[in-house]
Amino acid sequence: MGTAARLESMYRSMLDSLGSSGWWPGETPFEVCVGAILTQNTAWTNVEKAIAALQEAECMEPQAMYALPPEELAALIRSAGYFNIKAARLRGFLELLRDRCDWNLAAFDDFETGELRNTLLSVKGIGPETADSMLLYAFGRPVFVVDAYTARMFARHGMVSEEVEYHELQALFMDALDQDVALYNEFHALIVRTGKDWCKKKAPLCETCPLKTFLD
DNA sequence: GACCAGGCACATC
DNA sequence: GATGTGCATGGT
Repeated sequence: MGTAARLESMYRSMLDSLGSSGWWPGETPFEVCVGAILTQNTAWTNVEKAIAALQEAECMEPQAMYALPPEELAALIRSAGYFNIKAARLRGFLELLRDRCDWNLAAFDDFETGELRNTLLSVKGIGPETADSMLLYAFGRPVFVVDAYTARMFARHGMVSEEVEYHELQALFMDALDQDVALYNEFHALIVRTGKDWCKKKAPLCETCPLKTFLD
């Protein structure tokens, strides 16, 4: 089986097992971006509490959040962990919005995808996965998001080495699949959900993983 | 109490 | 260039 057919089969298997994901949970593109920073190496349940606190404080909006003293912002996002670092990262993202789009995320619609990606990556604390999550889930660009689960899962299924780099794994998907926002959205979501539900074990084989059939 | 969670930057060799 | 470490809360 070729890579494309194999990926499509895995996608179908996961979708049939889990159903569609409805990602990204966020009411606005700005909220999606905030969530992307807050969920770095952090369980989403902890991020939800921080998002609720920001909404309660009426600060889930660029200029309102920017008006917060850094220590108050850190206090609001405490439950998401790494709160001092993440407060600084949010601050950097807000400064980008101030300087590059006059607080209006819709102004980024005029940016070509690669240009927007580089713009996001210029913020300290926004790396490849965070930038790509924003591009796909907030800005609707056809960019495949790679994360730790993706590398773990596809290495375990013998499709890449354990040490595969981010851009290599991303290229594996994007070269094989159509540049389809809805497909990339759901596929990444399914990989994360599958990883959570079935593939936490460090053992080379995960007996109950719905993708195990593709090992052969 | 150990381990993990939808990373990233930085120091050191 | 590769490898190690700090950042921190909350659930299992």
